[in-house]
Amino acid sequence: MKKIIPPITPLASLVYSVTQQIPRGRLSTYGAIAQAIGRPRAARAVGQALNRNPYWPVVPCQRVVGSTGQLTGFATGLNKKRQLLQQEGIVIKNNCVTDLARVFYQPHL
DNA sequence: CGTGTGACTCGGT
DNA sequence: GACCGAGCCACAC
Repeated sequence: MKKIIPPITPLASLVYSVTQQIPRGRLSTYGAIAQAIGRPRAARAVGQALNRNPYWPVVPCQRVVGSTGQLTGFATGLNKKRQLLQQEGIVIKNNCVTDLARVFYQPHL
């Protein structure tokens, strides 16, 4: 059986690298990651990279949320994402992180 | 090479 | 806080 090998782009590689460093119980935002890889305006590209993320759960993409704390995306189900975050002690309400103080990088503050 | 799309963000109303 | 529009980046076709 053939294994699908998603094309890993240089940008995606950087995204994984940064996302991978997010400690347990911490969060980050797409914009923050974009900034961390040197593309502060590439938040969308970051999202695409995570969407194609082949290294899971090596890359804790569940710890990446929107700048407003909104849980977005997650191909395997947003429901799963919420569960994983709660499992790390993060309080979530209505698909939104209520504790943005746990954000690793906080660009909006 | 132009167009469309997406797990985004910001500013104005 | 919500809605809308525009800017921005990378990728697939």
